Amino acid sequence: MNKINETDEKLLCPIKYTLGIVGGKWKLPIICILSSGEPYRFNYIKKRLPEITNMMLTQSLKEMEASGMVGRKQFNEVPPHVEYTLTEKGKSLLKPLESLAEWGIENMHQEADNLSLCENCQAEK
Amino acid sequence: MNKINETDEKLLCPIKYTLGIVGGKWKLPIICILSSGEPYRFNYIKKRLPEITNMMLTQSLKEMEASGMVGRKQFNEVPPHVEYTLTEKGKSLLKPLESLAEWGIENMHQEADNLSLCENCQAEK
DNA sequence: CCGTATCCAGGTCGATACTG
DNA sequence: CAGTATCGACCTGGATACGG
Repeated sequence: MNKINETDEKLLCPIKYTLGIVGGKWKLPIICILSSGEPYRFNYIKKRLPEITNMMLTQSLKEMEASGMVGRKQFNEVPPHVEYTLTEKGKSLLKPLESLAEWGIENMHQEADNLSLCENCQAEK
Repeated sequence: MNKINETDEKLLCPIKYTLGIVGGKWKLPIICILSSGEPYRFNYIKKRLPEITNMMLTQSLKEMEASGMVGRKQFNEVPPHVEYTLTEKGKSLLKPLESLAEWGIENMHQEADNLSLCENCQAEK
């Protein structure tokens, strides 16, 4: 028996909490960029996500800061200088995300052309 | 170093594939119900999800059938009798989901009142 | 450089009514 | 019992322009 079976909907809530943390279009890509552990500047992240607007990046980072996933360090210089990093809480989410990725890798290749979903990544067939 | 760091965005795609499978408002609740491994009828699932409409349940089950997560068995009787079960692929997703749940349990209690999110589950404080 | 404000389009989801 | 059809509300995200 598995845990979800044992407690049924009682596990729904933590899963939804977790998925809420990475919800929205841009949080997961940002986490992947920050997963190196290095601090990165606003505009660096923006360059790595060419399609994102300032507004969406600001909003995503702000929400991830609020949920404790991302740390924000502001240097009081001109021009402004702000760095974002994954917090320990943020890093601890990488492991669960990896198990999602492993499942995806094992299952997405079974159907013919799911790889067409991957416009924005370089994963090989 | 972790895998996400090693391959960066290359893991984004499988994660998004996986999250796409359980995306939408109702697929995760349905998976939790079906996680027992038992086959359940349309109206049974509907009773377990009092807020869902026929249309959303039909649509969710259909999409999960298309993605290979759910099996549909139709008995040709009157009145109609249809049973839904998790496929092997569906069951194999439970483990990764459990690791999301574990992370959620460890982290959602840190902030004061995240439990207020749990209107629909009976998780204790 | 790092944001904010405003407005708008598209998609998801729900309400309601109906059917084999 | 197990669906379908139609319509509309809401909400997320994008475009654009501006500010400290």
